[in-house]
Amino acid sequence: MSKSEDFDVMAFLPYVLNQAADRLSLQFQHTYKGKYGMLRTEWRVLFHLGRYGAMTAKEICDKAGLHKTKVSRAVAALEEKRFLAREALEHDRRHAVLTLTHAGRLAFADLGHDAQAFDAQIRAQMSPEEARVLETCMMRIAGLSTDTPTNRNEP
Amino acid sequence: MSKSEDFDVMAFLPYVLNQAADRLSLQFQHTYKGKYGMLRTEWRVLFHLGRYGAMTAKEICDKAGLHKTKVSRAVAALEEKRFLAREALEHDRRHAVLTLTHAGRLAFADLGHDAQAFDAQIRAQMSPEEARVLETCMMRIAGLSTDTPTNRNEP
DNA sequence: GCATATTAGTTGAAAATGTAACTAACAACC
DNA sequence: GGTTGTTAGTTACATTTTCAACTAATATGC
Repeated sequence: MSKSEDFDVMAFLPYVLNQAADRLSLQFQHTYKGKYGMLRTEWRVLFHLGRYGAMTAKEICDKAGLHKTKVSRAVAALEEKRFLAREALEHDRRHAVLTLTHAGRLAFADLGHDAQAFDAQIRAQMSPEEARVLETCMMRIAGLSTDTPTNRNEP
Repeated sequence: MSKSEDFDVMAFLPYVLNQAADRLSLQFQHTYKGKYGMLRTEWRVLFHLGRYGAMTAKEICDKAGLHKTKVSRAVAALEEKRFLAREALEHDRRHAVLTLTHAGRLAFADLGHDAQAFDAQIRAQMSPEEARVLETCMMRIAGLSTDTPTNRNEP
């Protein structure tokens, strides 16, 4: 009854989580890829800049949990698309503060709107209680803090 | 208060789900990569064959939600490692039934054991109720059936 | 029986990712 | 003030993934 073989993939949390996450990513990818030809990392970087305001690449790495090479390439691509601009800091020229251009802010507003709609659509498939459990568990597993930061970075 | 900018990444389900899934995948990757030099897809294929018995590549694609090229390459790699053997079907030689070798079954038993331990460790971070909610929601989002198939494929 | 369509699976090139080594700017120590 | 260490970010290369075209076997319609 409880041999090793009885362990089911479907009950293996990393597996089901990945399946679910993959599916959602793939679905929403259509939006940012279709509309702006963006890659997933580009979309994430855009989102962070749009949502939390201007910051350096390093800060995005830490906040978004992305590797610096990924961010570096995404920033280069977004700059190419004229969605952001870099500005070297006076006192420390290793850092470059990244700011969204007007076009970047428009894209963020547009995609942010879509993201919200997409999120709502997923949440519609579950009870508020389920959504709450999901959020706290995911945050816990992902190792993210649970507090909801509001305009922490925009003075 | 409810401008578009107030939408937080942390509350964006696809985002937190991906963060959580990525983290778990990365952690468990150490096990199968370290022990057997396997890739994620190889581990999944091994798991499906070990858990559900012999089947064709196509069946693995459908069941695991993987693309055929990925499976094709994983199967080739596992064959190279002598973890599985192919056998063309008599009546339709397009299909090849994949069966784990003895070494393959050993690897599956070993990794299956580790997977179970890993799963238990994650579940220890949440209540049984939370785990239940997580499972049903993930299955729903992933579009998997919720019934628990037991030895469906092994007569 | 023969042309055409389907299906299982493979292969090759292009895109993306991960790893590691690198550059440039600053800090700190002496 | 020069050597050493650290940090932000980039680049180069290897590995993986994706996409599209391909082969081989079978099924279908005439």
